[in-house]
Amino acid sequence: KTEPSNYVGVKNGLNNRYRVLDVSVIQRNGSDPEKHLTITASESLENTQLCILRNGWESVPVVPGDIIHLEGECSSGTWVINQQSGYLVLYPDLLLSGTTISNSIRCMRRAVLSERFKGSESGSRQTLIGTILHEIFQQSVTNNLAREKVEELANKIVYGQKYLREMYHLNLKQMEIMQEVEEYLPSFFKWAEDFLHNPANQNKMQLKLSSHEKPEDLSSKIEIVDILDIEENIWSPRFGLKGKIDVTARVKIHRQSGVQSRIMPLELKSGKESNSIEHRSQVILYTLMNLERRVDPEAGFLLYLKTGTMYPVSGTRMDRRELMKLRNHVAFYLTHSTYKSAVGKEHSQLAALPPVIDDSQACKYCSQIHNCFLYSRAVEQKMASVSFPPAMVPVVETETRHLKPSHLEYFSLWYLMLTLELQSGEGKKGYKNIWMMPSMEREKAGDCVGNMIRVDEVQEISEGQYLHFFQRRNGVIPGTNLLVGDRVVVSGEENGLLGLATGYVREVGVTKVSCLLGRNLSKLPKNTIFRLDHEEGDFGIGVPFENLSKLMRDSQVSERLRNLIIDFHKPRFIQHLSSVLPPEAKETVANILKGLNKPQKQAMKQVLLSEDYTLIVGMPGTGKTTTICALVRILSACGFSVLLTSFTHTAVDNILLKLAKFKVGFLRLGRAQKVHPDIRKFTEEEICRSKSIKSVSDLEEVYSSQPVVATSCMGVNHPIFVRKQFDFCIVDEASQISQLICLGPLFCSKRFVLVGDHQQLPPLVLNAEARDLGMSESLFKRLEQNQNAVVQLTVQYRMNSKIMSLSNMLVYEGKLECGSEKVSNATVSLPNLKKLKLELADASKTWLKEVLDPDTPVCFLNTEKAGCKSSDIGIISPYRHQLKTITDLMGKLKENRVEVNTVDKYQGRDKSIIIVSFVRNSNDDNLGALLKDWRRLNVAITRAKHKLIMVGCVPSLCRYPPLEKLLCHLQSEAMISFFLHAVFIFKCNIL
DNA sequence: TCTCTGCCCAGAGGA
Repeated sequence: KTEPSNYVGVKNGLNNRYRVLDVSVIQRNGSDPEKHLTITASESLENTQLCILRNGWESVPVVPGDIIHLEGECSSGTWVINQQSGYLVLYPDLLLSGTTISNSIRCMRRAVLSERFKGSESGSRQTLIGTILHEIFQQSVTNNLAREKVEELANKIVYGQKYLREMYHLNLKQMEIMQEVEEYLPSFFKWAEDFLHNPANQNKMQLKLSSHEKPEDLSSKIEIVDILDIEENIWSPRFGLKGKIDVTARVKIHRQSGVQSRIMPLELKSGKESNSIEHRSQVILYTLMNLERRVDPEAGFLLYLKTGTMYPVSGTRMDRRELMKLRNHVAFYLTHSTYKSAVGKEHSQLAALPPVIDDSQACKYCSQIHNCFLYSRAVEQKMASVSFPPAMVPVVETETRHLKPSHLEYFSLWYLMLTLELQSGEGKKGYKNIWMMPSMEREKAGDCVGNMIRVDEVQEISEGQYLHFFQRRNGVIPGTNLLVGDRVVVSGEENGLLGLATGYVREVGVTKVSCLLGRNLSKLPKNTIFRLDHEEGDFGIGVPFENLSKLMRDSQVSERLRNLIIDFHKPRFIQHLSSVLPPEAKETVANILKGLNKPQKQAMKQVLLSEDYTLIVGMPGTGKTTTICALVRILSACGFSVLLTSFTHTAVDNILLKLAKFKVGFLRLGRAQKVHPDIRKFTEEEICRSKSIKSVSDLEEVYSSQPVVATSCMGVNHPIFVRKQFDFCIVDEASQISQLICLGPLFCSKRFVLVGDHQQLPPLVLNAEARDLGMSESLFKRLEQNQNAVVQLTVQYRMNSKIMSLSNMLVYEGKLECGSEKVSNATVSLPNLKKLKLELADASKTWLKEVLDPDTPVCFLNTEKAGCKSSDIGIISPYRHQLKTITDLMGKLKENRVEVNTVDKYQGRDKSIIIVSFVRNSNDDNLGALLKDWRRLNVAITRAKHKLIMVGCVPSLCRYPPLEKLLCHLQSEAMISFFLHAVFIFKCNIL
């Protein structure tokens, strides 16, 4: 099957989804062109309907295979979308924000680029003041607009904790901010007088609501009678829109003919009173989104906070239509960002972006200019079809002059791979299941809990964090993947209440779930039924795009990294330790070195001598954590600042837990929710709370208090890194991190150390084409070709010699050695073994016999009687389904603490006894990819310290080259017997 | 052919 990766199930009804089967352009003499679409809402592609696009709608760039949503009327199998009625929404499940669309009015290229490069706009003084003013106004208008209350609130917010980070980032003082904020406040009160409760009489405006109004009725007096919501979050899968509405208000419109009441959107602006088309468009889009939740407001308001002036904005059919066409265009570019060339049908290529506009004035202030020129130079210049404003050609040339052809190639290759990966991710996850799938159905996959009502009071834990309690309406919550700490989206079960709030899972009980949400939902009707969906957005892909862009910048840091990473410049080392080792640190360093083995000491030395980077190969069980910990201690003893990172929070905390035992202070960045409880006291969040940090200078002190800062690779967007450069950056698990993600922390330091083992599992890449193009090559792997930068940790303390020998034979060419005699000879301690052996000898049916008996299709090797702790046993399999079967069977055992998990999840861990279930038992040609990867096998066989038991069908497994090698070795070593150190059990049809 | 982690986010203004 060759379904497009963004395949969505088609369906009828309110959220209808049609697949376009055919597109034809009809041009009759003398009449306007039309586009006729053959569409279907059935999976079998039968029951086609016709959709006719007229009056400009024919320009929608729809192609066969696209998914569309239709609004309007369908009579006898034909939809007509024209000037008066109907909308065509292209890729409706791609929700675009109001600002994205209004930004695209001036330059669609910029709108598309900002969807990819989200962090490029780094914020400014004005945006921060705008955000703060929004909050002051929103809170005042809901609670109290009395002068002294507003002043008090403004003080609380400006001198509070919430915006300190951004102030630090922009190097602003709270005083300056407060001064500027105060200038706005009188306008707040003027606005209140004009529009709130008994509004002043001079408030008269021309407000058009529907096309049938009498001219004398346009003149209206506006009265805001109630504030229903602030920052209301709306997802509209009907129009393919999303957005947050500043203020949702009940408005009374006083007119000659009488009074009308409406619920309308109010958009706040703190900048210049422009009443611009962009601002107005935003309001019009909000009126459309409002249709998801209430009757058509037909209009909204634009309120300029500087003056208190409020403009009416009508959502006329014409404006809505044009904005939806614009949305479709942006959606088209985002969806069709790659194409398969006609010749080599298998190869994807990057498509052109929307054209560069010919407006040097607008480009001058554009935040995406760098990415715009980069894409043009690296990707589009090779395309014959892309026409380019001649005036811009030399500008692009100049702006990208610092890049060599190799850099441009790297950019376009990685841009392509990231785009492909993004498409795969969207197809698999995506938010769309929240509205396209009933909760009942989604519960089966475990990604959702539906049929919940809110119980108990909502508790405000801290600013903007509300603890909610949900209870299953009847019965218990079915098996769910939802775990404590996961991100969730809370929606109403009924249509239109999508995406009410997002937050984190606090606790999961049998019938109850508690969540920490960003919004207080207590205002919703008591009987609202909720669903909680596991949030699986595409957030992560923004980081590598951003890092790719950063790597191409015209800056010293970027140039250095380009030289090292793209052009493979040789890493440099200095000759003598004396120049880096301060005399006063010598004793401390010597003491730390005492606890290390030879290769570990060598690694320390290499890092200290490095001027660019060092790669530490940490083979299984060689004490990577100990090594990193020692490294951090030595570096900080020498007076260096260190940035410590890894891909996962768990891995970062693993090192920190060890580091905390020594006298090395550190600052842990990242959400406290995600941090190990014992490390939480070192997080920014906790420190700021306990020290009640309330000023920028206090915060500065916290940030500069520790020479060691630890965070995940994705967390390097923190403002601290804008102003601080580290001497060394250490990246753990580096062989498992995608190249561009690994790059993030490297921008923040002078030198770096990557720790990993490329013989273990590589970074995960979903898209096969991206993988073939080289996307799973980690930075660690890429740089490993510079052997002079590599040190290997070969002395291991995990496996006994027999277990170690397997992996030595398979991948490490005999380099691995045991750390001591004790390690080498260690065996599992089974206190009751003697007794068991007697029992086994007695009984005619020994348990081993049972295992081998063909009449026992399912069995478990029960070591319970032998007396080791169940927590010392781990069961590993490449396949989730297998694990589920095993877990279900083991659920019946009491006192069961055996850990069952995938090979992938077991990487970095060990157990005394490991049982590997290989599952595969078939003679067909579907071999599957998982077992072909010798790195996965290497991980699987290097987890056990004392005993490794493998279960599988030998003839089947022999067809996998890595396993074949292993099995031959096992056979030759006669490792096929009971209670040897490594056992292989011949068994077909097992489990 | 079935392996899965990371992130707050849409909008804060500027011309």
